[in-house]
Amino acid sequence: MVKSKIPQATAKRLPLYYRYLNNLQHQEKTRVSSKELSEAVKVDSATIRRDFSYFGALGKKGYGYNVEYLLNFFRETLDQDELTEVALIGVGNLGTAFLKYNFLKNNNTKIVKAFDTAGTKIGTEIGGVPIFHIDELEERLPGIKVVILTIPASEAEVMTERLVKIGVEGILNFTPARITVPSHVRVHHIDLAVELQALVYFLKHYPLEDKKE
Amino acid sequence: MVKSKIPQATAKRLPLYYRYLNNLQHQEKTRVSSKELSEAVKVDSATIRRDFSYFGALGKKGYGYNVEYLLNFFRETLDQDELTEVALIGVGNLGTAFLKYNFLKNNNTKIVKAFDTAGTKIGTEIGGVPIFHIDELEERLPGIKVVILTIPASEAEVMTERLVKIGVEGILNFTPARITVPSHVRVHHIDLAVELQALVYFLKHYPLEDKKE
DNA sequence: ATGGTTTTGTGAAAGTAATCACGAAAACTT
DNA sequence: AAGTTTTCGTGATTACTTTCACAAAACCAT
Repeated sequence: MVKSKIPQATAKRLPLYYRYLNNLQHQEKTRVSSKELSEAVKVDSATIRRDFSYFGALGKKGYGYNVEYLLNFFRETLDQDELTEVALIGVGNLGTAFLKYNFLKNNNTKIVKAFDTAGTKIGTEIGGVPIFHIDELEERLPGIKVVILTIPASEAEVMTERLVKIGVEGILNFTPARITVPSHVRVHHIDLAVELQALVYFLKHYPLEDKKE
Repeated sequence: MVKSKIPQATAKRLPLYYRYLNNLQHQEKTRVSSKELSEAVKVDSATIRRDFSYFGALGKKGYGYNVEYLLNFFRETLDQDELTEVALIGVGNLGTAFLKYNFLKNNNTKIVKAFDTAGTKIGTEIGGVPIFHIDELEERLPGIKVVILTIPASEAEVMTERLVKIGVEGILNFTPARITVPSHVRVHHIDLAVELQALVYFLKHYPLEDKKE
C-alpha cells in the first residue's frame, strides 16, 4: 500500500481523475496525455503529472498514459472495488438529492440507509434507500463508518455526539454548525452559504481577467 | 477598499467568522477573544488573528475583539449591506434545498429567480422565489451576475455558454462537469460525489488519532 | 535505422498558508 | 499603584502546493 505521503491536495483530485478516465474508457480511448487530461479536468498538466508520480511511474514518455492501466491502478488505490457503505441522516431536500444521486456509478460508495424524524417518510424508500426513524439509529447504524449529515444546524451537535458514540469515523457535514468531535473522527465540512458568499466576495475583490482558474 | 492582498484562504473563512459573530451578538456578548472564536469555528487562534490583521488592528491587547465593532467592520468588508442577487438554474432536489435555505439571514445574498424546464414548476414559487421557464433566461437574467447551477451534468456545458453570453460573472457549479469559461468568469466547483469519495479516501489512508483537524 | 517530435517524471524555484513564539499593550486584581 | 494575567499583532519559521523547465525516454514518420 502506498504510504500516507500523498499530499492531501492530490488526494482530493484523485476522484476527479478517476471519473474522467472512466469517461475515456467508455469512449474507447486507449491513451491520454497529461495535457488532454488537463484541459478536461481544469488542472495544470504539471500538477497532474506530479500527482500521478506519487504513485510511481505510471506513464510512458512520448506516449502518455494508458487509460485502462491507469484506471485499474486507481481502482485499487481509491478502494473502488471495496464498497463503502454510507448512511444519510436527514431526508430533507438536500438529503433527497443525495439519495437520488447514484453514487455507485463511478464510486463504489453507496448510501445504504437513511434516517429522519418525519413520520410520512419512515418506511418508504428514495432512490432504493430505505428510510428509518432516527430512534432506530443505535440499532441500525453499527457497521457503518461514514455518515452524510443533512439536518438542521440546531440538531447537529447532539446528533454528532450520538454518531460518535455509535462509532462513526467520518462525517460529511452539510450543516452550518462547526461540530465538535474527538480527534479520531474526521469531519469534512461543506457549507453552502459560505461557498456562495465566498464566490461573491471573490467576484468583488479579486477581479480576474486573464487568470487561468 | 482593502486591496486584493488578502489571501484567498482568509477570504474563505470570513463568512464563517461573520456568521459566528452574529450569533455572539444575538447572545449579547460584547467581547470575544481569538481563543474563544477558535474553539467555535475550529480554526487555529493564530490563524484567526492573522486573518483579522490583514484588515488592520481590529482588536485590543488583553481584551480581545469588540463584537459589535468587528461585525460592523466585516459587514462593510463582506459587502453585507449591499444585496447581491443570485439566480438558480435547475429546480431539482438540490436546487429546491437552496431555495428553501434562507440565505438572507446572515448573508445579504439572495436568490431572486429560479429557472427550470419542468412544466409543473413553472409559475410557482418555492421559498418565495419565482420559477421561470428556462426559455426566458435571456430576457429575465440580465442584471444578475451570479448563478447557482444545479442541473444535470449533461446540460452543464451548453447552459454555461448561454450564461456566459448573457453576462454572468460567477458560477457556483454543483454539476460534476468541469465547465469551460472565458478567463473573466469565476467558477467555484462543489462536487458532492468527489467530496464523499475524498472523505472515504482520507479515512482509509490518513488515519488520524491525535490530529487537531 | 535515423531524426524530429511528443510527453513523461522530477529537481528546483516560486507561491501560498499555517503555526510558533514572544514583545507590547491593555486589562484585571489586590 | 504595582504586579499579574490576558491577549493581540507579527516576525520568523515551517509546511504544503503549484509551477517552471528540461533531460531522458519513447514514439512516429520516412
